[in-house]
Amino acid sequence: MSDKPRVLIVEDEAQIRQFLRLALAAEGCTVLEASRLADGLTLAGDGGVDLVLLDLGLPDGDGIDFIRAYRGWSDGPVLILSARTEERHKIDALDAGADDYLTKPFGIGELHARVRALMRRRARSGVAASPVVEFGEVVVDLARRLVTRRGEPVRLTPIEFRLLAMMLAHPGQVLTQRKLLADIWGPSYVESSHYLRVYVGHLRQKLEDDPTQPRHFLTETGVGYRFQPGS
Amino acid sequence: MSDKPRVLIVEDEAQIRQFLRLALAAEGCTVLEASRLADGLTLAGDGGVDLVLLDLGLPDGDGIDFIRAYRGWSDGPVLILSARTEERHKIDALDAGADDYLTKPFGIGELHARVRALMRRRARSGVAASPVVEFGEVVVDLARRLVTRRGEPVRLTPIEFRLLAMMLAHPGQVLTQRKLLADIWGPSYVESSHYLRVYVGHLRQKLEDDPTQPRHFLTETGVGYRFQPGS
DNA sequence: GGAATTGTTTACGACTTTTTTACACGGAAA
DNA sequence: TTTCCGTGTAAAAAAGTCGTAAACAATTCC
Repeated sequence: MSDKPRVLIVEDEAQIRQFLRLALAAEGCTVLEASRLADGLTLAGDGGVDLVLLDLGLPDGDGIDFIRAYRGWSDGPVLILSARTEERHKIDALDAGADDYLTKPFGIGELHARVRALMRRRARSGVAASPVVEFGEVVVDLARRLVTRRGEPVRLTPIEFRLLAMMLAHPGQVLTQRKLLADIWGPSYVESSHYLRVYVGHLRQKLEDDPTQPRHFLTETGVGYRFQPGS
Repeated sequence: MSDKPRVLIVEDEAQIRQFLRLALAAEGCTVLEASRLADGLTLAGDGGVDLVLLDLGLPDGDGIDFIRAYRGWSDGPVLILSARTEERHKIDALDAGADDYLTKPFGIGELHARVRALMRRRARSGVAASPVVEFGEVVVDLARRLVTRRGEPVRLTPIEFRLLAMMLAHPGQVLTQRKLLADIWGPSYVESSHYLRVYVGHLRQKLEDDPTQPRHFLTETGVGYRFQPGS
């Protein structure tokens, strides 16, 4: 099934990006690119990304925040590329959820080998298990970014889909408003809880049988929201 | 379930071995050691090894062969430690099945972080079951923020839940009114013992079989309240 | 450039939670 | 018995939170 692995490159310098693109294309990967963290999150949120190559030294924000946000809805491998050699940076990035940390300058051969190692592990750890989640009359294929209800396809906007993916990744658990806002909109939106009301409303409108009486996207007043699988 | 991860160190220099042993013990790992590849394979073959730290430069054989052999029966993570910095070696080791490659000399902090990253990935394979507290006909999953009584979910407000969590955290102990008030409402509310009567009342109403004859949320007149687990 | 889609913001009614008020109960001491 | 005091319920008022629709801005797509 997983023919061509899809790799997302988040890197601001066009030159390095091209270098990486060519290197990965030679490995037989499909390459997605972003020059800013926000774009990277959006692309990653669109689904179907098997590996993220992330430059930590981006101008528009902290790469650590990217890792944390991404980890909010995905377990996919993340490989850090950075010019920073200090141990502190490596430790912080790895502990935030990165899988490997490569210091610039690096050999293209080593990059290839480390990418292969990560992909191999991904392939082994049951990605084949179940990329499809079902609840009620809804079927969600997170990898293909496909949502259907009673067999009919459902259109979701990027933000709606990310919110859905994040809730589906934590079934039965309460996700606090802070967590959702920080991982979907960014750490500076932690106070803007009205976004959640609007977008949870959208999800209920599109996916619940009776949006007035939600059975899967439940409100925990004063705390956050809970995704209830089943039936 | 997997309390202490078991780590196998394959390294010939006793000094480095000790260094690694101490470093990993500090992380809360159980450490196995081997100074030759053959011994390492035997130990790994005995099972129960969650992570292998392997020095490539051993005198009694090629570490690459070790990896290949190990991969013959195990998918467990392998972290290479080596003095060799040439790219060729890294590529060969990674392609043979290693998951990470760290060049000596390395910082102990980075080693820790990379070990944690590998262990994290291993831990994710299994389904995380959160710890639950039970009493009477009530089951409380603090992590999921889920409370059920006779299988039926019970709705708790934020304050009710905090009060419950606090009492459950100190089973059998008397929690003074001052302590409860200070921790839940804030230090300036230590005199307002009235709140407690109202909210303990709510908990009894929602969780006790007979709210008039509480069996789990007991009053210690003049002092505070006590949570009585069991039955 | 214009149309369609998406994201952001605002406003307001409905609902939930918290706080406050009121009063009844019961044991201990006078 | 009466008078306290700390306690337990109920129900109100107040404060806060949530859901929805709709307008506006930004973006994307043709």
